Amino acid sequence: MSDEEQPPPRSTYRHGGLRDALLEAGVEMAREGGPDAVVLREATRRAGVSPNAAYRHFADREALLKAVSDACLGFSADRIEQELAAHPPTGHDGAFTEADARAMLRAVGLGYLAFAREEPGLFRTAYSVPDDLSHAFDAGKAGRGGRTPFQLVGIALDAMVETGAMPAARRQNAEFLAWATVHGLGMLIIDGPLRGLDDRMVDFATSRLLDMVDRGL
Amino acid sequence: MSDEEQPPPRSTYRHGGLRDALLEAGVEMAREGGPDAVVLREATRRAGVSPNAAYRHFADREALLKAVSDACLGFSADRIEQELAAHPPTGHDGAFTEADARAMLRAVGLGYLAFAREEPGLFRTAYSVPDDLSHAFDAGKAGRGGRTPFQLVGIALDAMVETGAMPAARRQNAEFLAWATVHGLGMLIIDGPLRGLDDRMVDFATSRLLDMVDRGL
DNA sequence: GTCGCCATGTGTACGCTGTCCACAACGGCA
DNA sequence: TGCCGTTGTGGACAGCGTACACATGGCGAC
Repeated sequence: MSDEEQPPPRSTYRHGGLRDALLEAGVEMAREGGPDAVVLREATRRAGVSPNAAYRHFADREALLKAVSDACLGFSADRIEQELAAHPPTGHDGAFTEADARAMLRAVGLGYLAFAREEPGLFRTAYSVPDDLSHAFDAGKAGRGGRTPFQLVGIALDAMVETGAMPAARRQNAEFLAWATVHGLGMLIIDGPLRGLDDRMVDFATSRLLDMVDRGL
Repeated sequence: MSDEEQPPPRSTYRHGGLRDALLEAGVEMAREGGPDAVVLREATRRAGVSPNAAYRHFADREALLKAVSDACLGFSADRIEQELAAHPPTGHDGAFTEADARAMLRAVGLGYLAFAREEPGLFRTAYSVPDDLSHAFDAGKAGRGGRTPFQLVGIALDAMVETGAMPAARRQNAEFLAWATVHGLGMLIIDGPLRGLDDRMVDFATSRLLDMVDRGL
């Protein structure tokens, strides 16, 4: 009868949210197989639409992949914020201690690496699309908290300087060092030589890496 | 023991060195466009051979890419050895000082990052194929000096311990930390947020990163 | 209300890719 | 000498990204 059983029964003509549907399909494919698994035709198939429909919303496959990548950066930010929330400052009424700042920076690193290990496909996709600093703060790359991973590192580093955990003279561009270190370990873990190491060893390497950053920054 | 030489590039039927030709073509494509640019059919085309001929030497495209990737690791090792040679130990009759060991480790990092900047396509290809520790010493990944990048880091770290530049207790798995740090910066430079930074800034970031490793390892 | 516009979707087609199959020629070994 | 395994060829197929022409229908202007 007239009871609509199928959620997308007749995508008659207007889809309504095709762009979002394609993006979501893309994210799902990225989750399963990384950036190379993001296939334009398959995305349209999952959205129940003809292949060319995608071109009304994305210039080409690269544009779709870029959008998926940005979304992945947002997920990464979410995971970092989650880790930050799990390690709240011990101080009262918003006062930060030096230890708090160190814990914050550590939490950022832990969250970053946790994301790499929990969602390797999304992680690889997030950092597979060439980008540069001028777009490091684009809103599209932010998580639900409204901040991009790059910003989160920056915030933690600012706290380090404010509490005296790090000399101010070393603050400039310190994001690069912290980020590079953690990013590198992430890559080595998910498809570099550290692949296949058991969780305990990875945890250990993570811990030692963060120690190194703490000491050497 | 036969002197293998083919004065005319006769492509009558037997090619003679098809496997090598395909590999070389693959490396050239990787140089220009990274791992995604190594295309099996194009490789056969450059070798002047029909597409299917490749399957006599490589199981599939992935196998070709793996071979190219291994070759790239060898080039990476070459570049590191070159940097090592440019920073010879100051000590006499093979005696290493602590400063020599630090210079060695630094040279390894410099060479690694120089390779990333000079040959971004090869660099990305080298580390694009999932691998694990059990193959970190495969002869196919070694450079002309017979050592893989992983081994070179290890040698430098051993020197650090021997000369007292690093406590022996921290030696175990220190490769991972050093490698991850430098690898991460390499990735950020060639297609991460540090892309497009001028050489001076990259040099500066490199220097600070190596300082951090030196201090924090 | 009606009409027309244009954003959004469909259909068809092309060249490219990786890969499977059957077949052909060479060269070393019996 | 004749055979046979190695190495190459040719043809075919499905899947991909994407260009071009066409269809639809919701929305604002009249």
